[in-house]
Amino acid sequence: MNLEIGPINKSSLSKQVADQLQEAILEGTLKADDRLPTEDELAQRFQVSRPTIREALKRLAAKNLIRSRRGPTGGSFVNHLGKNELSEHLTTASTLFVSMNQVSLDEISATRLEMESYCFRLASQHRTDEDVELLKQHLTHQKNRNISPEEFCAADVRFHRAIADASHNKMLSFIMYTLIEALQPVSNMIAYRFRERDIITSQHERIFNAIHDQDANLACAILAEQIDYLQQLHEDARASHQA
Amino acid sequence: MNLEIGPINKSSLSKQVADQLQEAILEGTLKADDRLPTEDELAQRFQVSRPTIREALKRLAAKNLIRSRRGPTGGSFVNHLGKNELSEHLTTASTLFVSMNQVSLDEISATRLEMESYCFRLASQHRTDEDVELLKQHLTHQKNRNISPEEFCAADVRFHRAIADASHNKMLSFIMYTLIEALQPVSNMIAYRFRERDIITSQHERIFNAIHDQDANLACAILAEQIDYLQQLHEDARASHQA
DNA sequence: TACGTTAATTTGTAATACAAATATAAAATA
DNA sequence: TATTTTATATTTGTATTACAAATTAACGTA
Repeated sequence: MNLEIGPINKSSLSKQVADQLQEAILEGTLKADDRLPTEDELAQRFQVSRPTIREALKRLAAKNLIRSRRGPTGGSFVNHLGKNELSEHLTTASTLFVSMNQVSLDEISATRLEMESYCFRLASQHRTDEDVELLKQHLTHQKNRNISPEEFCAADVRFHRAIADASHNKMLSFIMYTLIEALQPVSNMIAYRFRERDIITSQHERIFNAIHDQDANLACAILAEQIDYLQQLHEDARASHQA
Repeated sequence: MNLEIGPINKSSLSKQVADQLQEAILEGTLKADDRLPTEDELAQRFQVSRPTIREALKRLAAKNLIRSRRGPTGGSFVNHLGKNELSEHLTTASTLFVSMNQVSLDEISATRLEMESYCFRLASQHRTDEDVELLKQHLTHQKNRNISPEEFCAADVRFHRAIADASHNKMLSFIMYTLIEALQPVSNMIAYRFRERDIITSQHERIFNAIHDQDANLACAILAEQIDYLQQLHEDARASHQA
């Protein structure tokens, strides 16, 4: 005779606590930089033990919703979640998706061509002087042959993100961050040779000039060229890998 | 005299453990449905206590990377992360971003028009009979006036996702899921009135027919119409809210 | 006033015990 | 013998307690 009536608490306590706190953050009851009660207080309020509270907090920390500090002024604080703060999410989600779902380079390339072209059109229209300046800086850094492959990739990401930001459409920019992350494996491929690096950066320079001159069509054409080039490289690598 | 040399372990133990396990999952050492060692074993291997291991596991659970079950055959198992499994991430990330960064409806609408139009073009080309059948089901369900507002929204999400999937570009589909989530507030707005619901569903029906007939241009035109309509509704709501 | 020391607060980690769920094997019953 | 029930072992879930580490604030001293 199972007479349990009402909503049965099937999930674990730590998850229930985490969900309630997340709800509070989402609906604005807990605002950015607000300090949560101490773990002991939370334990009392929710009527659970401190380890349970901690597991709940770690769940939120994994989602980058909160941060923790020790000491008298310490505690758990709500994070302000902008594009950059949320990007870690997207990074892992995007990377996982690409690596676990056999997404072909063709699919990624086609999506990129479509979306980044749209960015170029918007960026050509709406770019400010600050946008141009920022792009210039990233480009200059990427041109430097002394930086490591990892740093080259990071600079590449920054360049593409800056273009997305230059569209001045926050939603588009946010989504582009996901896509840019998916392209990292390809970027990794070319980061180790100066020849390929130079070709990419020179293409970036031409794209930069086109956007600076507000010539979206030209920028898109160069993008198509770059994507073709990357796919060719990928094809070659695959061929030589078989041999 | 702080002589600590080498990479300093700044982050907490539970985070370090979580990162190592995540790395193993990401690089394929731990594959989908693999069972992790028991918490006691993990505690011994990492030379930390069981609560620490548990905090690490909860971090991964929050990211939906693992699931846990009790009992003899229980333990923690690696999740297979497809679009649907990762969607919870995107849901929260996207919802948070929209709610915390003052993304305007204009920005969302413009992005949606561009990207969903691309989906329509691809879907018109590549749709299979199964795609059509699935869309038909979702549409039929959404037309039913007896379903609750919540169920209406859910059906709306399914319909748009199905169209994205019909593009047969997994990368695009994945990204679209993020965007569809961002549209939920708007969808919520219209879910409570039959008049608005009927208008939306009739537009969906026309879009469905257009894709069925492989007429991408028509589908895109109806989409533009729908987006205009939603923006108009939003504008009206804002105006009456001021008064 | 300036500076070092101490104390208080809060998270981080550990150890241990027990509860709850669940599958497997054993035992009792028809 | 077949089937159901019962015990039992395993593993996660939760609670309790204690202490370590970090960090700030207050205090005392030169």
